[in-house]
Amino acid sequence: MTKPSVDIESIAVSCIAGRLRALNRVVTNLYDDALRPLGVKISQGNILAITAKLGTARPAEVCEMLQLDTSTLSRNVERMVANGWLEIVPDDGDGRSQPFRLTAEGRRLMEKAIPAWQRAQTQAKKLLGDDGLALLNAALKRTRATPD
Amino acid sequence: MTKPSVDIESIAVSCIAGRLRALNRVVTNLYDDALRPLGVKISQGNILAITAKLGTARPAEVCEMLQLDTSTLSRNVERMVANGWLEIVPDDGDGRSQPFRLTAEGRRLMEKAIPAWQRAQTQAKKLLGDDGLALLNAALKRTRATPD
DNA sequence: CTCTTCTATTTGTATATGCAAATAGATGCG
DNA sequence: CGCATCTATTTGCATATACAAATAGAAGAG
Repeated sequence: MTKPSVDIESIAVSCIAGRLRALNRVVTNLYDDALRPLGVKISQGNILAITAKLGTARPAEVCEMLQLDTSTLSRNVERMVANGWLEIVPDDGDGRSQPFRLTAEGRRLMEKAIPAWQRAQTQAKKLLGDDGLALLNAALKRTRATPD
Repeated sequence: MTKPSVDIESIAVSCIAGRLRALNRVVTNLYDDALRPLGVKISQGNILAITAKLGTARPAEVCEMLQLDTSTLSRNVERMVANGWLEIVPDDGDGRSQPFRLTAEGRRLMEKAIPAWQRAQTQAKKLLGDDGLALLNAALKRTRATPD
């Protein structure tokens, strides 16, 4: 009885979070290195990209897409507004929401960043492989399907 | 000519870093939620696990395994020593290195944490699938093989 | 209309993360 | 030995991240 559980020494190699987090650091650094000359990191780059796609972005919506805590987004947007890349949209009827959108400068930044982003993207693709990308998508889809 | 490059609106969905980082947040939260009653997060849990495996751990070695910046580890170890989970090993000949090991309390914490860790591990496995895990390993191996 | 409740966001606080620069000890050359 | 250099770690600084609590506005019951 009482299955031996797991033995402590084996966790270091078997922990999924440990490996995923390590890979995440590697890939994040790939993009951050490529983007450094532009003065932006991929964390904010992804917010810019979603904002570009949405036109007018509601915080809750962006958080859902990025699986990001609302308080985290709140601070990031704050910095990005300070940088002149985003602007709060006056009003949309609901006084609680603070929708935001790209400024002209924010859009210019994105356009300038595309070549660097593509270089990092190519490296990341090589690291993960086509099947890696497929799995990434599958896992994320499962994430959103998971009943809370 | 001049390939149309990428159009800005498409980056949000195609960026590998964006998706990997989102997945990383989901999985990290799975473990952090499970471990919360124990007062430890998976970030430190992984350091404990590697230390358990190594016995005496040199910072540089741990950083290599976790793909973690040395300054990040330095601060994390500092907090974990303060928590009583790790202790600096007196000396090993090289005065520059600060090897550390688990304290008895640190080992007790790990043992107590195993069931929670396993619950999170099971959820993560379901999210990634067996092929997801295989790909994760393959990508990480490639990481370390990459010529600097 | 007003009170309760619900929802969207921000604020307080703490950890995690990485770059650049500072330290400090080891190592090799003359 | 003494200096230049290399290596391991820490410190200074800024961003990223999340939980809990605070705000503030919307929405429904009566």
